[in-house]
Amino acid sequence: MTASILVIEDEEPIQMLLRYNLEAEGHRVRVSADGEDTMMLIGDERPDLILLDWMLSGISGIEVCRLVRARAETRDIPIIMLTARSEEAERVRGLATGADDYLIKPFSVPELLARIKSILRRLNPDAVAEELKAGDLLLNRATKRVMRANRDVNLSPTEFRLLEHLMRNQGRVYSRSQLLDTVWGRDAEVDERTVDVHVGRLRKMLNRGKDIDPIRTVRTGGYAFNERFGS
Amino acid sequence: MTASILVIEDEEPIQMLLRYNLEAEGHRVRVSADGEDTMMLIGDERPDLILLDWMLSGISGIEVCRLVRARAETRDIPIIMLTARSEEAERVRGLATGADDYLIKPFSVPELLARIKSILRRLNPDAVAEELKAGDLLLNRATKRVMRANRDVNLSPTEFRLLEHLMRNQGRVYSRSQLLDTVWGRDAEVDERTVDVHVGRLRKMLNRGKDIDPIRTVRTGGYAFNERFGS
DNA sequence: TTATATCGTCATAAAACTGTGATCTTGCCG
DNA sequence: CGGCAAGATCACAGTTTTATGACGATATAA
Repeated sequence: MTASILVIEDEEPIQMLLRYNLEAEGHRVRVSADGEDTMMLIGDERPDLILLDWMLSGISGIEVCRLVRARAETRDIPIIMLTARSEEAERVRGLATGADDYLIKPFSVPELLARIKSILRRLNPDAVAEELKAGDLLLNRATKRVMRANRDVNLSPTEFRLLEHLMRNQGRVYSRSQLLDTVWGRDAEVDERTVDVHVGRLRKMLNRGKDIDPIRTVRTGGYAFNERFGS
Repeated sequence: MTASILVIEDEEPIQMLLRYNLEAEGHRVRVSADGEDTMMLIGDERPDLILLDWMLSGISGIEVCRLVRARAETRDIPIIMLTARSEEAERVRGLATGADDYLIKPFSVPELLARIKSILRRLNPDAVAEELKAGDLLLNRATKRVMRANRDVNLSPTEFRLLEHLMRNQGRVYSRSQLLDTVWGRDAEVDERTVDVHVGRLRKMLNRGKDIDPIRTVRTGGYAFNERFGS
């Protein structure tokens, strides 16, 4: 299970702790220190889950929560809040504001990982679903097979990961640099044009002949899986 | 009789008790502590039977039961629930939700083993079947023999276990490290490349000459038994 | 003990995949 | 319509991954 997680936390040691453990678990982590950048980071790339420290120096946790919940595109991102023991009362308010779960500091890391797993499973089934479907396209993670209209589609590893990522986030547009981050890996030093080539190869394999193209090019924007594909 | 059994139980002493006795009986045991990992473990390798403690800390037993019954691939895995004497009412609900049998804690181990045997025989004859079949391939667990198109195939112990594991989970792709875990054992300190060599040997024995290869290589992914083999 | 089988590792060959630059095509602006 | 910028496509060389054969070590059977 691999997810994109946004950590909003101003204490650096805890930032490190979280980043280290979440990355070890295979998640992708971005950290925002003061809640100010938060909305920008979210707009930049929609995270699958937000870990939110309740006591921030600048903007308050409750405020972040409200902002996230206010926008339609981010409304259903699950939020786990981290609170100090003394903030018991706050916690209740937090849940009322829309957090999905909470942990009391100091928290146990395995406990945190378990909660994350559970929440992702519950709210973001695509993240763990064995099969991703769209129209006549079917991607199976367990067998690593892709079929289009009951015909086998043989993809290379990179093409498979690329398609998986796009199908998991249907409709969302990803810039070339975002795709390099998620599909190739944070430290990939690869030219952005390479993404074009792989999208091209993926398309060729997917659309043998005259089928409708499920991948949408957004000029200057990037690529997306066409959410209207198959309807 | 050898089956893959998933134990969902949060009390460690009972975990140990179950693991020890079931493994002594020849079964392969995996333990999930809190019910959270359960669905993932099931996806990882379909168990032949689930032993489910009714009182779990996180997700409730009834919930696990429902989840298992909700998915088509897992719907017919038999479930035995473990309840405390006082949970009479729960028991009824459990059976209503789809458990196949129950035991009251504290239970006698021979009794448990007997129930397991009986249930597996009754509900899942395939799981304990002496034979695994696919196309012209036939693997007999009792005699440890493998035949291909009525021809004897002489496999080494490791090759046999490898083939058994892959055939039991047809279609699913296993990474080299997963295969080392399940086929070689959790603590095997063996190079991942060794898996290649054994797959190669297995293939050579299986495909004498020009037969179709039942094992599928998935680049960067691992190996799988080709679920289309024989059709 | 000797003979036989199995196992893990290494070296090398073969195959598949990847990134890049050149070139062609398309869309968009005035 | 012309010109430019962005995207699509192609061929190719380098790299990564897998397949295979050989060997010594260890275990098993006779």
